[in-house]
Amino acid sequence: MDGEPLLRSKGLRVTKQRLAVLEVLTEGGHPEVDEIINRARPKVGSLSTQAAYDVLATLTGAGLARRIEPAGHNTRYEARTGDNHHHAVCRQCGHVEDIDCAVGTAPCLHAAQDHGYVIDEAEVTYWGLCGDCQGPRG
Amino acid sequence: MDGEPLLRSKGLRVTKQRLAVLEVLTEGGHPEVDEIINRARPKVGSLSTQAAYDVLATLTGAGLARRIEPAGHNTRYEARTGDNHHHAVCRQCGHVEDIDCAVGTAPCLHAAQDHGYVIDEAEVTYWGLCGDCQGPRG
DNA sequence: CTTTTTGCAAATGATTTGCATTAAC
DNA sequence: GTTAATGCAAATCATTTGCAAAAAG
Repeated sequence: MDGEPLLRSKGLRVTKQRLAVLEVLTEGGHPEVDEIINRARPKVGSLSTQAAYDVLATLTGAGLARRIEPAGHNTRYEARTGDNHHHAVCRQCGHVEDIDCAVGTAPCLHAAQDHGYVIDEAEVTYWGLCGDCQGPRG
Repeated sequence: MDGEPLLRSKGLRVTKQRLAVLEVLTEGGHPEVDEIINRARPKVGSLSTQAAYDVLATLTGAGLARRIEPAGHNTRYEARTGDNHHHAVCRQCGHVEDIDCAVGTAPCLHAAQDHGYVIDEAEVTYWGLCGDCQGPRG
């Protein structure tokens, strides 16, 4: 439980719910909200759906979590922030894997045109099928 | 109205609704479903929400339209398919602009690791603020 | 004439909102 | 003691589903 100093460093109050959610996220993976709730609830005893959403929004706002919304699949969250890494998403089951930046430090970070946009992030999503979904029957 | 041969070439039935939606899409931009309906309805007289969703699903399935789902914003559609181009999305208003591939033909198409995934597409989304949303007041 | 598409209504499901209670500072 | 976070219920909103009527081939 070293989430406490993390929360304090961001000026956030330390609650059981926040610690539990943070712990689930730091265990790795890219869980959906549902999964986060199911895994965090036993750690804390009581965690309402709305509290979970609130905690996730707070953590995301503080930069302690990152929200991933693969088109056509449920929202997921991850604890790995700060570095510019990308994601591989399974078209079938929606499973997400981390992918380090493809070509060095800032390959895709610069758009060919900007159309007046001020770009602050380049998000790369690799679409395909994960190992489990490549079976003979799809 | 040259959407007719397009539909026929895909083996799809030609209906007023499909022609109207196709016409809206070929006018350019990246309209939301709502906007598509509002712009297509006067062209055809009658177009229900559900018919529009059905038409869009059909067109997308046939490869005549492409679905864009920027995280946190409504689904949009575009007629430009086939080429591997990317998108700039405004964090504030959700406006989408086309961006040609950043570094040649297939720069980001190869992931550094694949984790057992069979990747078939690399989607690049540039996040930032569009010209209209950069004003002094945000 | 047969099959597909449209239109309508109702259902779905993730997420948000409002407010009283509770816990953190 | 104050302020912020939690829990509960109800609301929201884009999208989907089921079925009868209409149109396309």
